Amino acid sequence: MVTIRLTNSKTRRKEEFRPIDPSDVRMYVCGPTVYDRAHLGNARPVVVFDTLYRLLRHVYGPDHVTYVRNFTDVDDKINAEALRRQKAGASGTLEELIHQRTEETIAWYDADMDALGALRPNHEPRATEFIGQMIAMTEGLIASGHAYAVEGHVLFRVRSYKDYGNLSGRSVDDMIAGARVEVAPFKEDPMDFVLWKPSSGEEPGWESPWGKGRPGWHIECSAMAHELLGESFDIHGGGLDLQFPHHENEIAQSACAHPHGDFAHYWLHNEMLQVEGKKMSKSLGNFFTVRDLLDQGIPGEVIRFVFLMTHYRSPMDWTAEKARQAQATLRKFYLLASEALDNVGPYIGVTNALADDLNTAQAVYELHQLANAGDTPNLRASLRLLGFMDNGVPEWARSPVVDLTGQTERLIELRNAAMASKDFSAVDALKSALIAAGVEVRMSKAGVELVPGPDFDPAKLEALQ
RNA sequence: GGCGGGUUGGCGGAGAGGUUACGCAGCGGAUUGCAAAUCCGUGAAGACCGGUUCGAUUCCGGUACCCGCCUCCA
Repeated sequence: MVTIRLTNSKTRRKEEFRPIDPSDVRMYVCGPTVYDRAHLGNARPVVVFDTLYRLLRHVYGPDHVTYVRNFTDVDDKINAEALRRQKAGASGTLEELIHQRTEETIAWYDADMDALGALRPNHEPRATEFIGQMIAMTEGLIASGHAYAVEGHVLFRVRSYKDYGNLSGRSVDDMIAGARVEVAPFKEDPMDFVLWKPSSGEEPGWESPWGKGRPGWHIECSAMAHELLGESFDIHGGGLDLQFPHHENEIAQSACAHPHGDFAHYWLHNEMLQVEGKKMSKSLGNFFTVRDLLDQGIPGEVIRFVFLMTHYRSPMDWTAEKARQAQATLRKFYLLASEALDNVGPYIGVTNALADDLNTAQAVYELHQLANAGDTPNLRASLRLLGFMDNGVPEWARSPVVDLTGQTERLIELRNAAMASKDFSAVDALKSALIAAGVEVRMSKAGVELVPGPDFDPAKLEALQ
């Protein structure tokens, strides 16, 4: 069996992956807060962990991996959007408008991630479906002295968990020294974070022992991971920006609530996506969504391939040039793979590259080797392992089916005449018109061949008739 | 201020203490009426300064610059 090695943020080392139960490998990844379209940065972890999911399915069997990715549908930004709609005259209660907004966003998200070739996780839980578990977990933490209720809030007592800060490599004292956060007066300690907070009049809320309120962000993931994967599971993933405080807090809550479990064994963090060397953000104006790119005609597979070109633990710059290059490369691979026999498994070089801490850049190198060697069956199977061709070769990568025999005959005729007369102007005129229509013109001693290219435009060809 | 990551040829981007990464672009050639496509070949690198070593781009230390987290951002 292939040995998978992963860089574990918990130990800061590349370690051999040993699942708790090879017949049920369990992975949790932090999903989006569903207040708007997913931006391109949101897509990176989706592709990274989809690749890992596919590798795990390949190694342990498709039925022996459980992948959970949540939707955070309790959030101020969601409430704000629902409120805006209500004020703009939308009908329905605020709760209904919130639900409408989150379901709409979830549908967008699923559609956009489908376009990237990401498999749906086995579970996509919504936070609002697990409020009961969150309340129960919070009660347990209070009972065991790890949390306290005050003024409608419940706060986690950070000093009660001695390992707090281990994941992110920070000490509580250092953090307080550098803190720039305003500290709520009711906190016992500035580092304490909220497990439950009260909801004011128009905000959505649930009844709880501490009054009407809603869960804190961190407890959501802890509760859902516990409910769906148990006290101990294998892999917890997410973007590097979530390492602190989100993941640190998740560990603290879960470790204290379930002292017999050890939560996630391997923590994986993907580096950030950048645009022009800077993190994507609305304030910098370098913000765009996956849908924006798809609408511009950049296929989802191309976006996926661009992500795969860079190792997941390196920052990655999105550029138009990369997309162009990725599309050309993918087209070449697809062309070779489309005619290949489907009778082998993925190339061991590709599997090994992925098994080595998800070295997708190395895997791409291996694909080039296969293409150069003409090993199309392995190329095909390897592309599939990497999440391409789930639905065959996409339309954009296929040569359009058009009958060009008329044009071909005409060109041959003109060329033969020109060969005799040495006047090539008529041939060249037809040739440039064909090229302008996106047709590749291949002339040799043997004859003339016309192949519709990527930019083939039937309308321009029509004009030639 | 605290913590973490990075700096590889024109661009993208890996591995490895000594052996061509690779892709794109470029250049040369074959081919072509000219092109395109294809094929063959090819130059070019590892921020800076020290150290360890027979040998470092790869290990160690320092400097510079870049990026991120410390704000319910993937």
